[in-house]
This record gives sequence, structure tokens and C-alpha cells, in this order.
Amino acid sequence: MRTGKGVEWAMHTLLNLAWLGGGEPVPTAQLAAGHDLSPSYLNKQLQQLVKAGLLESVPGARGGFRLARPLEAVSLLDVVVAVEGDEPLFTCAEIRRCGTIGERCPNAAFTRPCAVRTAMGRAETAWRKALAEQSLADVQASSDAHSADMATRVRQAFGVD
Amino acid sequence: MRTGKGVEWAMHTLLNLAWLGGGEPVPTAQLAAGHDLSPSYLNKQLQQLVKAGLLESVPGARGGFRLARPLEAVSLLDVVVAVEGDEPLFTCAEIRRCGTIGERCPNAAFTRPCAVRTAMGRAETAWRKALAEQSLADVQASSDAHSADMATRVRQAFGVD
DNA sequence: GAAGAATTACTCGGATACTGCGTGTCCGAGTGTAACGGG
DNA sequence: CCCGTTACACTCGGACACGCAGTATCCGAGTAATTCTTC
Repeated sequence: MRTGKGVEWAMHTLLNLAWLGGGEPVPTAQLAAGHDLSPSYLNKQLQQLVKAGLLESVPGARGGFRLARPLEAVSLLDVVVAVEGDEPLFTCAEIRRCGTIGERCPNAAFTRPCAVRTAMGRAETAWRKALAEQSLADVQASSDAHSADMATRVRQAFGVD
Repeated sequence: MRTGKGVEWAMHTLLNLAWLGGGEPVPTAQLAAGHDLSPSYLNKQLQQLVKAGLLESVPGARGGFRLARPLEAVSLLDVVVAVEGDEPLFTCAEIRRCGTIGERCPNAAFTRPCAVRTAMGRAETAWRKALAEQSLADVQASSDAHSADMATRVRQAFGVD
């Protein structure tokens, strides 16, 4: 069980767009070249971000993607949900109701949610909460704290200025 | 991204062994019938629990599996790690070092860990902590609070007494 | 020289293959049990 | 009646297929910029 690489790709791409600044759209090919990613597959992930409202897409020549809102308003959870979907980590199949044990239990025993599901849900809530509490702007600030010239490097790499 | 169903199977199987009580080993076929699971596949999961030290296996006729230690000493994290492995949820491929952007960064910028990785790691730590803080005995108690006769039902379903 | 239309080049978007892991199944090695025969 | 031996039945354990989601790719629809023609 692990998150797809699309999550990492999306995070870095959003950060690069923020460092680049300005409202100019950037095409997929350029974003992919920034970290040597597959352009076609990155495009697929960015489309998910558009559907989730994190990016805006501009079609046609000189088109591309740009941030739909500042990174302060984008949490890590937003990115994960946009790319991976909002399905829970732990899926309860209610196996407690089946088999020789489940059949011996009165229906009243199933009115309350499965204890295993509840316990696993607590952990998942903690995970989601921690993701929701961190914005991509926080991550950007943390990165800038160690190497302050990222904005300049990104602009140079993208041939802006 | 979701946990395999082996986790749910393992949790309920451990709980059933606890409700059953006594040190007698229970064969896979009986445990699987308890919740109408695939015996062969359940066996595969139980072998993982043996490797992790949560279960003991008894070979030969009248053999099977029994708890290696009381559920008070088994956390949800132990079960998840035993079944799914201890690999992290978010795998950082260090894409920041590649491509037109990564190549413009001095090596000194990479001495500090990736900010994205760090942020995602915080959330994962919260998840693992929440899992580690809950024991299977807690889950058992929570279940007993709603329907107190589980031990009796499990013993009857397994034909003990 | 300016305006407008046709052309061109570029980009997104979704439809289409491929791969790896989770899922599911099967058979053999090993062991305790039970039956059997001999003392 | 008791004990040793033999055969058996049962169980775990790992090796072997299958299917689906994640991964990766390609081509068409649509749009803005550009160019060319005309006034």
C-alpha cells in the first residue's frame, strides 16, 4: 500500500508554478522537463488537479496550466485527494456479518459500526488532519529556508525573464 | 491507494482467536469459515502474522494457529505492518534532483531532506502513532460493549465445549 | 498601412496499450494421530 | 492386555496462475497566434 508517484509529481509541479510566479500558463512539456518526468503521464495528473479546482488549463498556442489559487489555500490533503481520489485507506467489507460466526449474531449487533472499522478510521482521520493542516505554502517556505534561490532557478530553467 | 483486504481479515481472525480463548490451535479452514473467507488466501495472511510474531503455528493433525501473545500487546500498527509490510505510504523518488530545475541546483541544496517528503512524513507519522496507540484488546472491548456475547458465539461457531 | 480571413502551429483532453502488484488457488513437505499386529 | 510399528489423515508452507489498478503512451479536437491577401 503506497501512494502513486502522481502525488509527488503534482506537489513539485504546483511548487514550481508558485516559484515561477506571474499568471502566465506553462505547458506540460516544460513542467515535465523541469524534473525529467513523462509529459503525457504528467498531463494526466494535471487534468485531475484541474477537475479538483487546483489548476486552470489554457488551451491553444501559448497555453498550459496555471495556479487556480495561491498555495496558502492549497493543503496537502487537497493534492492527495485530487490525484488519488477520496476513497478511504481502509475499506471495511463487513466480513463480520458473513460465515458461521456472522450468521450467529443477531441483526441488532450490526446496528453499531464495525469496531475494527472505527479504530482504523481514527488513524485515518489523524492522517487526513495532519495533511489538511499543512499547506503547500508551508512546504514552499520550508524549502526556501534551506535554499533561497529556488524562484530564480525555476524562472531560469523555464526561460522566463 | 488503499490497504489490502488482508488487514481486515487478520484483525477479525485475531479477535476471534481471542474470543475463543484457550491455547488450542485452530486450523485455517475453521477460521476462514467463521467469516466466509478464502481458506488458502487467509492462510497466506496468517503466515505473515507468524513471521511477525503475532501468531504461532502448529503443524500436523489437530494443528492450526494460536495467539502468540495477548491482544493487549498487539497494536493495530503491528497487524498492518505484519500484513502490508513496513514500507512508507509516500515514497519520495527525489525527482527534485532531476531535470532542468534539479540540474540548476547546487548539491548543497540536497543535503537537507526534501520538504515534500518531510511534510508527507509528518502525516504518516500521525497515522502510525494513532495505529500504535490502539491495541486489539481495545477493539475487542469496544465490540463487547455493544454485543457482549461474542465469545459465546465464536465458541459455538467453532464447535468448542 | 490597416483590417480581415485563411492557415499554421501548438496545447489540452481523452481514448488506448502495457506492467506490476494484489488477489486467489493449488500441491507438496512435515507431523501428530490412529489403527494394526505382535509379544 | 500392553507396546512398538506402520500407515494414514490432517495441517502448514511455499510455489504457481489470474485480474485489476496504476503506469505509460499516443492521437484527435480546439484555440490562439501568425501570415497572407485585399482594400
